[in-house]
Amino acid sequence: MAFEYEYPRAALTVDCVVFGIDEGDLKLMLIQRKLPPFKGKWALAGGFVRVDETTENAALRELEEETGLKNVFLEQLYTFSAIDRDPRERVVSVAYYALVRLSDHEVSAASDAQDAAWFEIDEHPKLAFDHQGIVDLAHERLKNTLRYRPIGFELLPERFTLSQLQHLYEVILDTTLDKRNFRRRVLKTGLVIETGEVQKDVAHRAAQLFSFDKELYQKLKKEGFNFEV
Amino acid sequence: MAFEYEYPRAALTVDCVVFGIDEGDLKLMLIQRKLPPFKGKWALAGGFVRVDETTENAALRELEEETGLKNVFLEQLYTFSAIDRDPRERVVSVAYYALVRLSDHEVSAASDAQDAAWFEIDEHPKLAFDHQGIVDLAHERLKNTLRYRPIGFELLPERFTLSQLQHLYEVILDTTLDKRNFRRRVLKTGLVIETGEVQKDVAHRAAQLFSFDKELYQKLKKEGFNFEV
DNA sequence: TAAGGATAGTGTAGATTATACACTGAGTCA
DNA sequence: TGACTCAGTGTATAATCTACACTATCCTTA
Repeated sequence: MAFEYEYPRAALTVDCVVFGIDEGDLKLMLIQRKLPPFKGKWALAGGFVRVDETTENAALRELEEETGLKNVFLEQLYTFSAIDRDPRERVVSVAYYALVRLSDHEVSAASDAQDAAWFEIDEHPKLAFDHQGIVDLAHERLKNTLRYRPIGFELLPERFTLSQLQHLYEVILDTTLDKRNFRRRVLKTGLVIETGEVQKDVAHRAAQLFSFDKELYQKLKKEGFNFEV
Repeated sequence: MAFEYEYPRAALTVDCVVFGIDEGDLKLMLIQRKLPPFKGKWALAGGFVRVDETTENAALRELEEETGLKNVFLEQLYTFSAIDRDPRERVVSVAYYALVRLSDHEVSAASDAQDAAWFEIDEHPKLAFDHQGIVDLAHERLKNTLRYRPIGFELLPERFTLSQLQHLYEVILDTTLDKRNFRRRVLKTGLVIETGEVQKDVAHRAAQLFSFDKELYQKLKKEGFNFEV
């Protein structure tokens, strides 16, 4: 069944704000555009949505095509629809954001992108389109989400030290935290478990390695994370 | 400048979940569809986005056309893109939600809608398309937002009693609250101010009427509402 | 006009949680 | 072996949350 008359169609795209953590530093994945407009400029990974895929699938597909990133957990951020946000014609874009461990994700430019690379969150080239606004909103959302949910765990290596976790929080929230209070609160959630192992090859006292209780995480997720870290 | 080749175009719509408060009861605005598909069924107000308007403007326009509601504060909820969510063809929809005072908003069916009316939030007809899912998500979002921000004030008459405000919170959160603790917390925010007036024509002791400090609200809004009510 | 019904309005004690704060321990390296 | 680096730990105070029950005021109606 088709429409009785033709409605206007919008060009629909997706954009992906991918945050990465590298030893506790917050990075941002960008691609260099191979085609006009903004050819050669850095931008968010993304592209057009096909008629036989959801926006989320489009985001996953574009992310893999342009950066090589796979199996990324994407969360929908916002839909941008300013009339002149694309110089070519009217383009509406659904933005997603994601958090990945940098160590798990080597990146490789492909297809539509000349290059793909990680940048420091506060020190990256000027972005094409309205992408800076999208990044800012994603960063805000990330901060707010971190305050209410234990998302930090998804960003660290399988085994991590509590100092690494704290550093992660400090970087994302752009603040400093009290070490004792932080540890107390984190341990109280029960989401981190001692592995009995310690760091190796560090030039100081080796810290204990913890891992993340994924089962408990899933359980708490269902209940809506009614606590803070 | 046009695209070098034709990208697929998606039919893009908006849907509006409008919550209303009537003496502290939470209602939902629905329209009865005049056209197929789902002709005669109840659904969210909404419709197609034109190429010369943002999704937000489309939502405002459709809301006014279909229900007569004007000057509503809409907040973007989520973009739905399941492939078969519309039986006609691929339609992506950007959903918005809003909160209005029922007393301010008489509704009137118009144009695309046969009828428009308020329903109890937990007692409304089966909805067309995937609209029930949209309503559920909006209700969840509403609850979460209420926990972190003083949105309740926008929903009551200019002058309201603290019991009305509490009732509102209880209805939205679907819980009961302790009267003394609630009052203490609300007053501590400084967002409600005594008007010196009291209720009239009530069959019991008249309650004091409060109003809402809009200036302070704007100020706190800029700072990100780092408190709870 | 007195009694009853309805909602308004108020305080406190105890438990829990948040915050501020500084030193010792263990390992590496020169 | 001394210096450096980060790991790891406890407590006291303040702030906040929670649970809880009675009196006050106004209207209604018998």
